[in-house]
Amino acid sequence: MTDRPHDPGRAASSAAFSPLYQQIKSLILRGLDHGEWKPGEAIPSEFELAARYQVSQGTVRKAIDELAADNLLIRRQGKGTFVATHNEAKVRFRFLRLSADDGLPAASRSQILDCRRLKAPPEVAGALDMRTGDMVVNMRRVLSFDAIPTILDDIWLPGHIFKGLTMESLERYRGPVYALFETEFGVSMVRADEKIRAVIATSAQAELLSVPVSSPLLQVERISYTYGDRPMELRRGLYVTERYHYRNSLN
Amino acid sequence: MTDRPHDPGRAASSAAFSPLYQQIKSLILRGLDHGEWKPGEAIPSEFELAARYQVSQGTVRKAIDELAADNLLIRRQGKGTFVATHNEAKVRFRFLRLSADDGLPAASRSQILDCRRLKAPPEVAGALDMRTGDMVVNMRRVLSFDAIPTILDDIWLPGHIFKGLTMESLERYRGPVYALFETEFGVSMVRADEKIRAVIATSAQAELLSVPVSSPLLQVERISYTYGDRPMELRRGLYVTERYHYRNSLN
DNA sequence: CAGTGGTCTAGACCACGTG
DNA sequence: ACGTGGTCTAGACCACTGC
Repeated sequence: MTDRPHDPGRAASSAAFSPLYQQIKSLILRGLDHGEWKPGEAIPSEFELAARYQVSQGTVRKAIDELAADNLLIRRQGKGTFVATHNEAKVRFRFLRLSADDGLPAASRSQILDCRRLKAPPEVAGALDMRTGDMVVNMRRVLSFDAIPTILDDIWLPGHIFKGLTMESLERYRGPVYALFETEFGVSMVRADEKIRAVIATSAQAELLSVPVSSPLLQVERISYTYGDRPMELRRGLYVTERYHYRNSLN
Repeated sequence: MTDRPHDPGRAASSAAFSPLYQQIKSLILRGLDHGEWKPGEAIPSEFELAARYQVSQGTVRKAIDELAADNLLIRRQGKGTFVATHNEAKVRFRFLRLSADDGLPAASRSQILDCRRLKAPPEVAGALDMRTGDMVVNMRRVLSFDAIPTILDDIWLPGHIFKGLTMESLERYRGPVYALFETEFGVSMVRADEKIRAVIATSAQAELLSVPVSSPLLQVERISYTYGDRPMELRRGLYVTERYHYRNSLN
């Protein structure tokens, strides 16, 4: 078996030129997608990969550089290169951009409101690349920081992938749900797009978040993607931004 | 004159090891800060810089790679490497993350409300690394998209740097204010941090934005930095998010 | 001490843009 | 045809980690 990538643009000029390291990147990406290396595990060393793919170590290096820049891999000098995971304290806030105004860390607690299986409404189906009526899991929860309700989440997941997800398993699990998705369902969230607006709390929302009706809330609509840009989660969060703010950096 | 960076860690082991390419990066950064190359202009070729700094072209390359990743430089194959600017159509939305829900581009128009020089309130001074009472410029404006008022901006700038900034010069200028800052005052904004909340429109704000009192607004507080992480602008924007949303990508 | 990623170099060749 | 950045290689050496 030869894994060697073919060689466009080296012999004859080609219409679609793709650098070798991009092809290597795709191969590694495929390995990640197929679960060849699990989140938190080390991938083979650069020299091993170079031998496997029949390219120089420098070329593998450049491929890994890009995957590390995308946060799919984590390099650790002297130790190896590891598959990114949501299971580490360091990256707990990779997808949660809410910070306390005073900067102090807070104890967080999650209260699951419900977790049901139902047919996807059109809007949800569209976001998840499914058909209207396909099975989806819908869960809602309230996240509290220092015992103050702060986030009301409404989460939609493809039913055929998140099969055993129940209220009990959610309540049992300690840690971010993205870590649970990884370990229980083999789904790694790799990237997400968000649309943010200011809205007014309905009475139901206000009650769940212990704020006055018509309080302003930050609405964060998120679509999370796994490898290959496949949407795996639609989430609508409502954030109380009295003592917390959504932080962002522009480059 | 020798620009050659010194060489820690090559001869004897050193406490603070800094790779050669990082030192080159700093040297290029200093050149940018000192205005050796202006926004939009090309910097010398990799080989020229390699000769100037007495290192290999590959090392210069790696330094430029990082500066390009930070959006300080823009590489253009076959043409050269250019200093990033806010003056190009392509990057007009680098710092403006508001998008129309329907995705259609809109004609934008800016109405300047006022532009005054006054003594910095404590909060403003703190954000701009100045002393309370130092001179600052304060301008306010309304941005409209397709003739619909959408953003109310309140902008604070260090007075000793933005000397000739007046309401007339602002009104005369076509294009983003960041482009004006570059061309008129030599200040390049390179990075920004934002804190985002949901708030309720005061009657004054509501009137300026033509929305009902107590409408929900997205409050975006931004500190913009020039080279060397020096804060140069404090801006509080209020966004109407009825037909527009703030978009963000998480990695 | 061995193995990993990180740096640096030198040289060959390719793709792109411009004359 | 030339100069720019982009790719690929091979080899030497350094820094960090863990046995």
